[in-house]
Amino acid sequence: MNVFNGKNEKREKILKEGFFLFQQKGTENTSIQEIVDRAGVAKGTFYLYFKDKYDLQEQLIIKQSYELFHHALEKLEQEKKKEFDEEIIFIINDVIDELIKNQHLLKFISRNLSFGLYSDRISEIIDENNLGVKDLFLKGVKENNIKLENPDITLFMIIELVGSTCFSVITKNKPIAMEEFKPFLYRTIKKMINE
Amino acid sequence: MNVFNGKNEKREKILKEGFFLFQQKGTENTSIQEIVDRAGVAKGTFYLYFKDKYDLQEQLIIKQSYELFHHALEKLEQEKKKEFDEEIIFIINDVIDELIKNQHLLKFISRNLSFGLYSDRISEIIDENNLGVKDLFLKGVKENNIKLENPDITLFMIIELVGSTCFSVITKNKPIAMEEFKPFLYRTIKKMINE
DNA sequence: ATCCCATATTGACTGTTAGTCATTTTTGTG
DNA sequence: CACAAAAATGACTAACAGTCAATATGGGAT
Repeated sequence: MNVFNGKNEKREKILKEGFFLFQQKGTENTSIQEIVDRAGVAKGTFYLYFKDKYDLQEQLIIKQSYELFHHALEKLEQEKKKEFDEEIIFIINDVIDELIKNQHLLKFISRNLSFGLYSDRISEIIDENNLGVKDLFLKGVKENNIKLENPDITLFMIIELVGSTCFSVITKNKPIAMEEFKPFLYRTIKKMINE
Repeated sequence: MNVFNGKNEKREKILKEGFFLFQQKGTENTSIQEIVDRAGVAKGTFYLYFKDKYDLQEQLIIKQSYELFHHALEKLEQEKKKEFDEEIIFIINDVIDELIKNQHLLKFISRNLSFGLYSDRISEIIDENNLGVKDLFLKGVKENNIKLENPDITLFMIIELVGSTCFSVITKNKPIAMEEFKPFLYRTIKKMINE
């Protein structure tokens, strides 16, 4: 009588419907009851996998952010023929393009590209290696003899600049559209790298 | 029998106690009942002045941000003897120092120095003149013959960079303490201004 | 196939909260 | 003082989060 239920199938359904509702109506305007109704599970099931609504949101952000950067790093690997600063900009550009294509995802995670701006828990998990970019950056600085007084701080500033400006530009089209904004952003990043 | 009640006295009390509770326990963990109990007014009174809890939060953010930048601009006026880029950095430095001194205020508004990162409504109100800094910036660019392809975008990037990095640094001490971070930040801003 | 038990799932229940609105109180004005 | 407009009230309703005793499920042993 029962169709096959993969392990964690109900957890996955909650993640899926939570993402749908959060990006559709915002986290504040979504109730747990709504999520479980759409997912076809009981309310209690929600609390087996998530502490509360914001825990679900955090887990979604971490998962989506990781995938976004992971794909960008994979693409870079296939192209490996760039200058150091072009590599960094390649990653940033890929992530931006992906977010423009997928506005649902953008709305959902854009607040968190800028690592400081979300919960301590997300920061802790994401900061560990800045989604894989930190290794690439520090390795590149060494191998290319880039002169930076403090590479960690430079990377930190680049990430914060990209995260906060892109969120503003993409979601509000202010003061400029993204494609026009890119050259300004990338020029600034190059300046920051070539101290 | 009644002590004198200034006009909007109850609204002011709600603002005051709302600020206290929001910075003490966070907006999510504060109920409207708590606010009105502390303020000594009835629940219905809250809804005379505010749409909901987040409306109160927004009004507080706008008020506090405005005061912060207004004071900084006043201080600059009294000193007027600086280079253009030093003026911009003076404003930023004053705001940062004020936030370090007043961590309650910092916790409360730091998410909103970066204009893109809050509600559309706050953005609309604050963006109008970027808290008084926009006029100063554009006037300075003209008068000092600064060569910028697009001054609005440069200002936009500076504000976003300052807002997001300062929030991360001050609240999380990562990856560096604020006083040590300042030179890096100001050097980057100078580079952005002197394209 | 049947029993058994650990594990997953359920949804009715409780306490809390947001937001409403008919009623009451206060204020300003003639 | 009278009286209307404006401000304030708080009991009420509907909706919600989170709990937990009861139930269902799945898979290993016999």
